[in-house]
Amino acid sequence: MKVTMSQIASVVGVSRGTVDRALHHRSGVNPQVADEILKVAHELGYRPNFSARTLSGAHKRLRLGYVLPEATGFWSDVMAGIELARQELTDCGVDIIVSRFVNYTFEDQSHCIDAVMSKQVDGLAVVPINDAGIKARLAQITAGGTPVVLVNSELIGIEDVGALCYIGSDYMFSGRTAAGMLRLCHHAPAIELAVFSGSNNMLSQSTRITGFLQEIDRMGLNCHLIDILNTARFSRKEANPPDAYQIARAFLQEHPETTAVFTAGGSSMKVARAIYDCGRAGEIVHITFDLNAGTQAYLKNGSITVIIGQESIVQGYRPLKLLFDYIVNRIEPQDRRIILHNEIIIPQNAVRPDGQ
Amino acid sequence: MKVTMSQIASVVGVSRGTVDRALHHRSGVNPQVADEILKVAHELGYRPNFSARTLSGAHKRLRLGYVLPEATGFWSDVMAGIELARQELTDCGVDIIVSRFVNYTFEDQSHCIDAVMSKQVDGLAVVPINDAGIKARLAQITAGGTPVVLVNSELIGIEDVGALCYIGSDYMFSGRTAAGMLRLCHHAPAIELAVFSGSNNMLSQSTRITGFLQEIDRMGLNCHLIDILNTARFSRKEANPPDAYQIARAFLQEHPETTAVFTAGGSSMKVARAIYDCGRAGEIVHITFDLNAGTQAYLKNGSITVIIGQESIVQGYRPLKLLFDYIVNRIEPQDRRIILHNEIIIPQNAVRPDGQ
DNA sequence: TTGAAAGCGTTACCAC
DNA sequence: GTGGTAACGCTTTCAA
Repeated sequence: MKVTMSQIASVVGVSRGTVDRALHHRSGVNPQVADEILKVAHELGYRPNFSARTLSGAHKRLRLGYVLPEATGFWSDVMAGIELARQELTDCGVDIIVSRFVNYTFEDQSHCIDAVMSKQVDGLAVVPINDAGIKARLAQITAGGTPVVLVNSELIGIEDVGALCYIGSDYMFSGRTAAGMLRLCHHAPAIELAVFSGSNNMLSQSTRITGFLQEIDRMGLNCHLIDILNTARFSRKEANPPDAYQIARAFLQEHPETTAVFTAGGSSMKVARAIYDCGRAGEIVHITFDLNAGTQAYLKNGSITVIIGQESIVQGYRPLKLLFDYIVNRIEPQDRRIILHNEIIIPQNAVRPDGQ
Repeated sequence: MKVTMSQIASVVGVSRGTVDRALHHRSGVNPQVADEILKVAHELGYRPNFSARTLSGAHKRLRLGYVLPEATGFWSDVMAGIELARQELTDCGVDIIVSRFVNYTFEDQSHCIDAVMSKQVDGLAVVPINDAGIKARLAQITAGGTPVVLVNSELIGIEDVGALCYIGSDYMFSGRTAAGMLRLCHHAPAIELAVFSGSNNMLSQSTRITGFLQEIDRMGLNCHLIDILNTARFSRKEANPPDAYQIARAFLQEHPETTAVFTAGGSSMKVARAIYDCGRAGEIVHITFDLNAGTQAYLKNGSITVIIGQESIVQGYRPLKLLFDYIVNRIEPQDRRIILHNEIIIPQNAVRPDGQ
């Protein structure tokens, strides 16, 4: 049933060492013999035993790095996934080194990447910011033979840096899903829509908005877009810029005709609070992203109608597990783009990772 | 860092064999020594290496059984999960024996259980029907030392049969989630509701209905329940009973005031077709369960508004993986009731396991 | 009651 | 280029 390297060795008439070298396409094997071994392995349907591999490599300490934002909320759940991976992989001799950046700047992120790389990691997971310097740095790392997994944000393309794969949302589909929910949830025939977006991860948010508006158009909804407000647009101009709450509140007071709000990211809790404080909770259809203790509370009080989730825990766990499998077990990722589900969350099915 | 049995052995001053026996609470160890070993293991923070265990036991062939319904649709996806587990576990020396029953009767199911048990399985996953005889049989199996996992249906309680755990939906929450979606999706203030349920798995469906109606009540919706129709209620009385399609179609023609339909299970596709054929697709809010190729098509054409999913693949994969971990790695289930998510599925986020 | 040893499948290293 | 051998951590069997 199960074919081992020894069996292949005895069939071909060589030693296990030779089979091992041939199977891994390592040098120092007679090409003829190598071909024969590969052929026999294929015919016999050889499948490596991962337990044995893991055990065999147990004495070598493998290091994996993960670079992600410092912020809480969504990223805390990602951290929970990282801890899950740590718990599972630590017994296999894996060290996980986490480094978190505060600002979405080249300086901050490259500092984190350097900190992790200086620990000689064998694989790297990173939530990349959209910066040419970062792109170059990651390309250099992959070129140096260290596999890189991009997480959460496709601001930097897989091909650009030779990354192993991307794991995260397809933000176009996130936006479309949000639009689908808007159609279902909006009772009046005519929609008066406001869109809010924040400062971080701009491209992912703008992609969500694109998907959202495209789908509204495709469905032929009777929708009037009042405005798209960037809740961080003033931050670099004024000394004491209004925050998302103030912007949202001012907008809602100025536009009482608003019936729908789409918060593409950033400050959904502040927008929700503004809706609540304007007494429009439960009236305005408010669709936003990422379940956490804060957004859950607003979901319950009606100032958020629907949350679209993106499997936060998985975003922490999967990249590390995938890197481990790739390095130790030589398992290629199933896909270069591993797209996570868009979870639709309403009060009745909201279950937080930490158990409600 | 990582503590091994050898280390414990050398600390206590005994051999690995003794440590092994003590750690597994096996007989033949001086109680004093055993205590000492357990104490040291705890102090050192010993954690067994699962790769080593799996490898060590590789020569023993482990057999796991899975008894589930023959029907297609939902159960095909469960089968896909079983195949996934087979693929992963087959290299660890695990044989998976599947047996599927056609009718939800004691005869059929016990026949399947017997077929599986006659193969000397070391663990059993079963989708139990609600029958005292089955309950007794399962109790007998667990009493005989074979761990049993109940899947999908809590018709038989965990405690009743001493099962390891239950894996599946909490149908009360499924119903509540459906109600939450009804509230969001229903545009007119007054709801004229029809509820359909099928013949299989009656209790899970009636639980969904209970949760659904309870939540409607709790939310204070203005909802009039026209009728609860059992699409199989005539099947034993008449020679040529009307099927779900005919029942639903007749009902909708008789009750054009219907604005919402809740199909708790069984024949959602037939009900959807009736809605479509009555020209009410897109008008009637139709909420039902379980995504598959058929229901997905109706979701797209508007005769189903929302589908509530229950992680079908996981229901196939997880019980087998859990049994393996329990038997080989002695990992206790994290919980005696492993409740899966209620996935809310609309056209925009519908992704089928087999890749859309 | 305990110890010693073989074995699981793979990898890595060192002779030849 | 190749074969032999030790090692990974655990389980099980056989002696003592």
